[in-house]
Amino acid sequence: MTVSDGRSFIEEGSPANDFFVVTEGRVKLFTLLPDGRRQITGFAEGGDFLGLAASRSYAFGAEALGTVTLCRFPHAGMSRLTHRFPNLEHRLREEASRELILMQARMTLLGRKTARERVATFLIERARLLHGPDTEQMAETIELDLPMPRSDIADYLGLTIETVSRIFSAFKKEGLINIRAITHISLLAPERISLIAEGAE
Amino acid sequence: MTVSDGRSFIEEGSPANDFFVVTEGRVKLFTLLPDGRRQITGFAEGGDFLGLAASRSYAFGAEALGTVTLCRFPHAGMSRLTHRFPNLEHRLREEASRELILMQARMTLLGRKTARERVATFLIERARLLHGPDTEQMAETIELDLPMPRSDIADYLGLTIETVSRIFSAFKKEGLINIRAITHISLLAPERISLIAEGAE
DNA sequence: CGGATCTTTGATAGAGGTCAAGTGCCGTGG
DNA sequence: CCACGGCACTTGACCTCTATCAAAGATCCG
Repeated sequence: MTVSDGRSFIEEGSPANDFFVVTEGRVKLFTLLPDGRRQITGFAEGGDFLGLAASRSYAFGAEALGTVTLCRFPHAGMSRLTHRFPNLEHRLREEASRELILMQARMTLLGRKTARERVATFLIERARLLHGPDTEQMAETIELDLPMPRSDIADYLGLTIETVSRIFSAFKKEGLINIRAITHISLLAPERISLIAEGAE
Repeated sequence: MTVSDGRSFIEEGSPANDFFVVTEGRVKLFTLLPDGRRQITGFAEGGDFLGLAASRSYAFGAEALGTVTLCRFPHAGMSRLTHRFPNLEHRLREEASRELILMQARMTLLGRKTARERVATFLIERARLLHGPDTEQMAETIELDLPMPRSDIADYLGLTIETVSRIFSAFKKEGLINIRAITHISLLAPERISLIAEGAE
């Protein structure tokens, strides 16, 4: 299954019949308020599961960020699969657990961190996606590619586009980052950004 | 295992050896920032699972809200259990999924809702805990007991104590609720509160 | 009762949102 | 190859909501 840029393939509230695995590309997951306010609850990449939270209807919408390829599994067939591969059930639970831990951190970000801390956290999160969770290499410059527009970053961090933009500019002026292109940012002082992210500066 | 009021029984970051089920009473789960800012990520009640997000160390702290009794299961013994009761694994995943859905809603609350909307959402959430998710009975008055202090409500909603207090007062003045006692609130117009919660007013 | 703690209320300040121009980037077409 | 238009991003001015700081009640418990 292939979905092209900007195309929505899960409608929030629609009946949840399938379960997806992202094979190529990126996806944004979000929930909406009636007046259009949007919270992006996560970005999914190759290998990520989607629709784990199996209920009657989807609790979120999903939209392609660039071109995406997915595997679609009908829920109906899942019970047959888990029966055949008992380990699968365990694997799915692990995946759900991992997601739960991430969400707890994001709740702290949304509920308690300042705008600076949120943006710093976002940058570090992206850096770790590339170079693993190790703190090593944090001393050097890290090149980052942000495939999503500012509006997605804002909705992910619970901020406005303007605030995100202003903070990127501030970080640049402080010598923490370099903005090579709109989608390409260099972290010049990852260690210091990491400190800001934890609320220590 | 019994824990008395205010006692902490899971330390954030400590090695995650056990898995808990709340049998009696209530528990608050939270994460902390280095400077003491706190985000309460959820309240657990009788029947709820704790420590599902099984990783090396606990991603959250837990503290008793009143006296609590718990069952403690060492992780080590879990694999034996799930082997004996294959259904358990499925049950755990369902529980994790349910939690994931709740967390998505909370992320939207923390990232995108106003203070009024957050407090209204909290009240409706509590009401549903008593009377089920049905919208019926929403027409009448609902009596609520809030077992947690304002500081917990504030840290749950990503607000300050003062803001929570002011909004309770405002709701009272608007005839939406009645504050019988600090811990006892009557929802006089559940339907209208529900609308506020969704951002429709 | 009396003191500690929690909650409410008031006054003020500040972080981030809103509104409104720019600015830069990129694709299209002349 | 350059001009133009559109769109995303940035920047600025201003405002609002919520946090902060400070008392003044409530409530609880010895």
